[in-house]
Amino acid sequence: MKLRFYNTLTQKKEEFEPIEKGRAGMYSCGPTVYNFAHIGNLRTYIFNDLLRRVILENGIKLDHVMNITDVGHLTSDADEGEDKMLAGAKRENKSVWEIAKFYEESFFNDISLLNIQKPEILCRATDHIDDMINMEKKIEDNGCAYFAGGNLYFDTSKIDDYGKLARLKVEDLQYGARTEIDENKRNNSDFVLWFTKSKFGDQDMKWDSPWGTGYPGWHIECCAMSSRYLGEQFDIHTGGIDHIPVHHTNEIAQAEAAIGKKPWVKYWLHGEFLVMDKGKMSKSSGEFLTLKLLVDKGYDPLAFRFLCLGAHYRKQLMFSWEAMEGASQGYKNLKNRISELMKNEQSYDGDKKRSYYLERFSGFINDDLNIPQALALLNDMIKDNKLGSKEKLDITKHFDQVFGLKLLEKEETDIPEDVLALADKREKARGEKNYTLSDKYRDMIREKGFEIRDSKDGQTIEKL
RNA sequence: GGCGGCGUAGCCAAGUGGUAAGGCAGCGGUCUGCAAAAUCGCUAUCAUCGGUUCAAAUCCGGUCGCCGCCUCCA
Repeated sequence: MKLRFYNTLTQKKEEFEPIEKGRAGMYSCGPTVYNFAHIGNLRTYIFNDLLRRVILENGIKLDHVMNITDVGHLTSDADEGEDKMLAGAKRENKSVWEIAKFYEESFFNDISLLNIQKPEILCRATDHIDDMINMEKKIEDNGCAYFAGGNLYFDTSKIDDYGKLARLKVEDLQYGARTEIDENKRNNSDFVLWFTKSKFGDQDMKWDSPWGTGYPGWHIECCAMSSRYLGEQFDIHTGGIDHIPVHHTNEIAQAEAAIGKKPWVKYWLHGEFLVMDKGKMSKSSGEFLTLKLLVDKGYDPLAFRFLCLGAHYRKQLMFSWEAMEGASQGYKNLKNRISELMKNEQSYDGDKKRSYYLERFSGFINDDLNIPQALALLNDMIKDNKLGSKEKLDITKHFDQVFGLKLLEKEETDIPEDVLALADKREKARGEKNYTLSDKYRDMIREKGFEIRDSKDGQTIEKL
């Protein structure tokens, strides 16, 4: 099955044909490190990770770049609102640089817990200010920028297909619906390339530029960094669905204005939101769920990954504690079944089922990442009595290179001495058929968070 | 106002023209001293109305409800 993706740009599923055969260049919009990532953000990074793994599964070499946005960005172009980094710094009484470092580390910790592979290249915006300035110079040279009110703006009227990604009809947009309108703009859809006029005079993060001391607009960093690491034109750009109308629209406008070629990026893939019953999760509205909270409630981070794998990346996923509990149980059960297979490895495959499952799997994942169906296939495969446990484990291992659920890993949990002692007593009592006593010990063990499971070969102790 | 999308069992969800995947929960059986774990089996006509078609959850139109975006957002 050929690899196909849904391309936001064409609104169709398309066969993936990289610019260079056998090699893909991919850029993913990363986090702004001014606060913890919430589980909605993390869903998008899980989507990126699945995309990575599916590309690699197809034997394609991958250059994956992700940015870390550590430059403060205002909530609007009109010098209104707060600088997010600065707000974070004030909130925690730290410097903006400390804030960036702290939340960057927190982000890396989260993605590691979720078994998200690190991109080949991770790059910080503040390390690439020169690249941004250079690209902005090109945009200015190509006549697509103007200077007004102390800021350098991008002139969207110079782009005949502005808004093509989101199919924006510029005249129908309601500007100023939620933010102040910037009087310096020639067109409502114009945006800032470089700020010099900021109401934050004591700003730590500022750099010299041909337009004066200041800092870059938001959209330019992705263009500049992707261009540095992947070349002027490349294959795939990903991000959350919210980036389509503004961030990615403006990236395309800038990049194509700077390089003078189209298309800048061939395939655009966007991950849908994780939503709560009251709508999406948002950092600015205060309340949001972090991975740490899930862990504190006793959930395995990979159970959250499992939850995300159960829904297609282009569909909203409804998060609730009930759904989380279901995913947690489902993940535990799945691992239990697999560890059961490991106890008794038998090899047989009468009906060539192995190749059947591998083909079906590749069909699902290559069809625009249909991970939910691939996961259903795994369940079917494990239950298939035409296949030996050895084959099942083999296939599971193969599938798990894409799922990333650590299905074959058994976590080593140390069983405390007192639990071991109780287990011995329980086994002894049970041997003597003193079931009242042995059940009492079993209850005591359960209260300590461990569970006794009996089998032909005697009892085992599992952590609850 | 414009744009994008959704409504499938108690819950999370796949399926987008050929007669409803999978998981969780629940119920019943096997196993077990009893449990647990494992295992087998059972449980929906797809918001609603109308149309197209031999055939629709899937296509078209209406209605109701919901969500996202329109310069902070994953």
